[in-house]
Amino acid sequence: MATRTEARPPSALSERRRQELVLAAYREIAEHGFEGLRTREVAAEVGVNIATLHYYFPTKESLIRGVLDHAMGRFRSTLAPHGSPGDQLRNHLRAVRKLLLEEPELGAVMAELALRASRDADIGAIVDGTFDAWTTTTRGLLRRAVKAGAMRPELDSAPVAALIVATLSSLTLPPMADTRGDDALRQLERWLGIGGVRKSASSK
Amino acid sequence: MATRTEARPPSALSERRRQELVLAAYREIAEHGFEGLRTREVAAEVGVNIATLHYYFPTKESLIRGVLDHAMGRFRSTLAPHGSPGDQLRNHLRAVRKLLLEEPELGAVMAELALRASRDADIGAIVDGTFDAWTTTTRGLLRRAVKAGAMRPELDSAPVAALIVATLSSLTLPPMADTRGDDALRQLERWLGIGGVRKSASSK
DNA sequence: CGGGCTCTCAATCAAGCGTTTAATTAGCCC
DNA sequence: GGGCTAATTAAACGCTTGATTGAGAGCCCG
Repeated sequence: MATRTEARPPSALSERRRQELVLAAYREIAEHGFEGLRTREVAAEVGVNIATLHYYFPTKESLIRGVLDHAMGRFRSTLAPHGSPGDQLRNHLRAVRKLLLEEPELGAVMAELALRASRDADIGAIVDGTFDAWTTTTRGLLRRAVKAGAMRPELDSAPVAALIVATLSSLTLPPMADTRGDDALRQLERWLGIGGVRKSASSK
Repeated sequence: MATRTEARPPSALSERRRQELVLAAYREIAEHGFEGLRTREVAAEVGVNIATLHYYFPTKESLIRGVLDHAMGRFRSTLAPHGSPGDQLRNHLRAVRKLLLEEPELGAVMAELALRASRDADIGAIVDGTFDAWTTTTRGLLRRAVKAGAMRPELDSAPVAALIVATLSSLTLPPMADTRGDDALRQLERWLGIGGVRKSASSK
C-alpha cells in the first residue's frame, strides 16, 4: 500500500482554485478583520459554493492557516537582501515600506495575525519564527554594512536591530500607516547614517 | 444622613455596575480579541443576566465604545508628564513600558482598537485623536528637554517624536512585547541621549 | 461501455449569536 | 396604599454561522 501523501497530480487547476480561495480570504481579513471573516463571503468572492470551499479547506481554521502561509511568504520576499552591502539595509527598510504602501492588505493581515499569535499556538509559532528570522537578518545587514564601512561599528547590535524591526512593525498599525510612519522611518535612517535625502532641497 | 450621598437618582451603584460591565468586556477583548467577544460571557463574568447588560448598553457596539473610552483614558494617564524637565521624556518612555508590562490587557486592547480604527469611523476618530495628542505631547517633551539642556537641539523634531511613538506602539504587538521590545526601547533611549545604563558591561 | 476518480452544488443542520419581551421585585413620593 | 420608576430576570425570537449531506457532472482509463 503505497499511500502517497498526494495520490494524484495536484491538478494545476485545483491548486489554482485553492490559491483563489486563500487570496479571497486574505483580502477579506484585510478588509473586515478576523471577526468579519465569513466563509460564505470568501466562497462568494471566488464564485463557488460553500461546500466547494470546505472541499479544499475542511475547516475555517485550515483556510486561515493558508492565509497565514501566504502572508508570511509574501513578507519574506522582502527579507532577501539585494544591492551593494552598504545599501542593503536601506534597501530593506524601503522595500518593507514600499510593500506596505503598495499592498496595504499585507500590513492589515500581518497585524491581525500578530494579535492572534498570543491566542493561537500554531499562528504564534510561525509569526514568532518569522520575527526571529527578520531580526536575525536585520542584524546581519547591520554587520555587513559596518564591515563595508558604510556605518559606524557601534551600530551593529541586537538593540539596533530590534529598534528597526519595531519601527517597521509599527507601520502595520493603521494610526502609524500615514505621515507618522514616514517620519519615524526617516528619523531611523538618519540615526543609522543612511539618510537617503528623499526630499532634498526643502530647507524645512 | 450617610444615605444622602448614595440616595441620589444618578445612582452611584448603577454607574458602578456600568463600570463592571465595561471592565469585564475589556478583559474579554484582551483575552479573546474582538472576534471572541460575547455579550453573554461579559454578563456572566459580572454575574448578571444578559438582559441586564442590554439594559445598560442597548447594543454590543455601545459596550465596545465604553471599552474604548476606558482604554483611552487608561492610556492617557501616562501622558501627563512629571519629574524634572530633563527627565520627563525618559519618565514617559518608562511609564508606558511599565504600564504595558503591568497591565498587558491594555496593550492588547489598544492594538485591537487600532486595527478596528480603519473600519469603524467612531473608533478611528478617537484613536487617531489620541495618537495625535500623544505625538504632540512627545514633541513637547523633546522641546522641553532640549531647552533644559538635557538633550541635543537637533533632537527636537517631528520625526523624532514619530519614531518614539512608533516604537512604543510596536510594544502592543505580541511579537514585540518581550525581549525585543526592551532592546528597541533601550536603543531608542541611547540615541536620545537619555540612556539610563540599565545593563552596563554587556558587550555581546 | 462502465466503474471510479475529482469536483461542484442545492439544501439542510445544529449551534451560537445579539437582541427582545414580559414579568417581577424593591424603593420612593404624594 | 396607589402609582411610578429603576433594576433585574427567565425565556424566547429570529437570524447568522460553520459545517454536512447526498446527489450528481464531467472526465479518464481499461
